[in-house]
Amino acid sequence: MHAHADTSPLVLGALRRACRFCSLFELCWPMGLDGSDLRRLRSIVRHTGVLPCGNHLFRVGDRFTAIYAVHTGCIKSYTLDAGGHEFVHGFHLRGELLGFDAVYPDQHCCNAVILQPCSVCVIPYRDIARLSLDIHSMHSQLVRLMSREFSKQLTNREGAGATQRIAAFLLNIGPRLQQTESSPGVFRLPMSREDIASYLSISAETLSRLLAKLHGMGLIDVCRRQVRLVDTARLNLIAQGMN
Amino acid sequence: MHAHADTSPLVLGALRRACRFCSLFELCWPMGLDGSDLRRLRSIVRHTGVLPCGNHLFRVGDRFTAIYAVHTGCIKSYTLDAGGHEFVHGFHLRGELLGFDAVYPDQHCCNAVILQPCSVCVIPYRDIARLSLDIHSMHSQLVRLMSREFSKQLTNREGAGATQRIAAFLLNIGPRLQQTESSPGVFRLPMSREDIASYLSISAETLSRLLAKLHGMGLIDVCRRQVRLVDTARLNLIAQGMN
DNA sequence: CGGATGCTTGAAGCTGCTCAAGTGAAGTGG
DNA sequence: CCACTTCACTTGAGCAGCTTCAAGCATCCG
Repeated sequence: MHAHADTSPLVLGALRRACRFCSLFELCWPMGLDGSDLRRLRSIVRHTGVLPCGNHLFRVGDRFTAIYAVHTGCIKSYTLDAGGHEFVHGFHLRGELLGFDAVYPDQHCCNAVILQPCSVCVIPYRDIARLSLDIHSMHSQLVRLMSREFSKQLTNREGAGATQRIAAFLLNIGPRLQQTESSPGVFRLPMSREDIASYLSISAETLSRLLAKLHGMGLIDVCRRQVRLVDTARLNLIAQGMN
Repeated sequence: MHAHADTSPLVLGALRRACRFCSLFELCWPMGLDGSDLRRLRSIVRHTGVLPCGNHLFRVGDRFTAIYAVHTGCIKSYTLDAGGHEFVHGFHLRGELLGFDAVYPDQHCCNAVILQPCSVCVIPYRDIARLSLDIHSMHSQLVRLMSREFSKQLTNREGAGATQRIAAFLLNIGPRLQQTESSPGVFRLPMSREDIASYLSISAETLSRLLAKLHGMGLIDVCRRQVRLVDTARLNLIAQGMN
């Protein structure tokens, strides 16, 4: 679980590989860290083992201690309203960050539950804040990453119609889920219809119907959670409201 | 327009007063700046004169150069979709910040137009980034302010029904607009129905109708842009979906 | 095999939208 | 100072999209 103090070139190379597909790669690597700085960064990051579905990474009210980077699996962030109704904020996949919601109030304002067996990198915030005092470029990089995470959230929710939002969702999550390069546009959704519907602020029934409609139009293939994007060009037009 | 190099106690006192009702106050004052640091901060902030309605503070694509703090007046941030339809992101009032949208892509991704004659403080980002390298507490404060701005955006858009969102909007913007302490719950909206409707993702007609409904229920008084919150308790219930 | 869960499909109803007309307030020019 | 225009807002009627309730299927798991 804990990173070793080992700093041989071989191990540094292994870390580099491990971070390649990770958002943190942008934080820790390309800004010209030398061996010494990299060692310091490495000493604060912790890798978890595989966490099973249903576990929570954090819950509303938990003290803010760390930023998380998803290494494998899928995490859903959500809140419950006064009536106990679930409201899905987003899905976090391989290479994506979460936990920034807690920076301001110093405690988490959403829950994070594991949808698919998951391993994550844990970056204690105190440590990274301290480190970024020394390594100036890491500071600005941290700010930029935060900003990017939030702007992602904002680009959502825009579109008017339900069909439009569904198309945008599929186009957005497709590439993020794609594991194999061989068959483009084919992926398996890690979340339920209920979750997707909540995320898009529509009912699960409407989602089901409109997926069927998109299939009928020859734009996608859907069987349960298995999806194939057939006509991404037309799907893009719909996602942009051109229909 | 430019701040003077004057650093007499009298002028420092004046600055303190000027920033008292400003979000930047949190950034620049309470973290224990001494006279020297305060002078440095002051040297980078610029105060504009009064800017007339219809002027843009920045537009989509403008290079990211500064964070803005509204001193007086009202600024609307919005984007235009592919069809030229306006989409209002938010309203920025006295003491509130804007411009953080541009941190990540290094260029603004929304427009900011003045709705009511406006004076703003301009904080060049390069300068504040440089300054926060020396003054550590300013760094973390900057991150926290950014985080708070973004989390504000997220708490919006939640509620399901239109009435619910309108109630939440009124309760949110009321205190922010309130100028006089004498008559609580009374304020004058600086933006058109069209703007509010776009912000809440409903039509202007529906907004008009539901404001009339809330008036009929004895919860608010509305005449054009003049608003009075009559029963904030019940309004709160509606805003939370309890109806 | 039987139950549970998740997904699909159908029918009826409601919310909010669009189109359209009407009203009131503020500004313009004679 | 008053008719005229203009703009912002209101109000009405009909319609479309989405939701809700309810039943039917398929898939997974014991």
